Amino acid sequence: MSEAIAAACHVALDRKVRSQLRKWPQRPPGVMPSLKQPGTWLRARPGDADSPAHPFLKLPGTNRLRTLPDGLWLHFSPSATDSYVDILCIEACSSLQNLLDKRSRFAPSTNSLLAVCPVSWLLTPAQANDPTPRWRLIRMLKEEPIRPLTLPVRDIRVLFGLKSRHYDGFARSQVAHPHEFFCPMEALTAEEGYEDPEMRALMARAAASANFMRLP
DNA sequence: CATAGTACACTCATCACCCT
DNA sequence: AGGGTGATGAGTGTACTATG
Repeated sequence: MSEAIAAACHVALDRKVRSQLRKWPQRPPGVMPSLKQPGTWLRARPGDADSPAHPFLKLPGTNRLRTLPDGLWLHFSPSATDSYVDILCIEACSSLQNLLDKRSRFAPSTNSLLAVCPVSWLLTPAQANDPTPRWRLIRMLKEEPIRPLTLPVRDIRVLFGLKSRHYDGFARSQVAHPHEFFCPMEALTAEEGYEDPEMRALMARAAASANFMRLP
């Protein structure tokens, strides 16, 4: 019985994180426009229930082992001749196994990670009050797409949400990689968590321009 | 174009070992 | 001795594919 309750809690926690992230803006909170990222930010995950196909991450040449993050933001480059995306992922890890799995998926590597945007996602509007389809917001596309848009990933930043017990232990003894950021799970399940100053500051440090003393 | 089937990603459950 | 950690195997919901 207690196992069933624990399982229900995990499901509820995951669902709660996604339902909150669904309210987050199209641009990651705290991330400001910059010389490093002059293109368009769009929230790719979690998506609305009525649009089934959402962007995902994959490796070239395979349609298996795709990565479907809990939260995924895409920054599209403005140029049609130099197209790429920067990605910001949020992973809610309710177990240590989950953390290890997700951490390894986003580990730095020399092969090419790809972000795939389904056609149906590109054709639908990003916001309910604006009928503009997403592909028109992405300046690299000049015509309505008829096939999925597959882009190389230039930069990866990941925010891991950990349960407080895991977070405390991890924060005390572990060293994060430069692209890794960590927060307690409560920061992801909170109402209007994207307005939290600490969260905005954390995301600002995750921006691609944060590593430079000054930008021209 | 709609429906059913299939493959897969994600999560959960259980067991063994190690450190405190 | 107990709690925590690490490893392995199974279940479930979702998304894609094939067929009519």
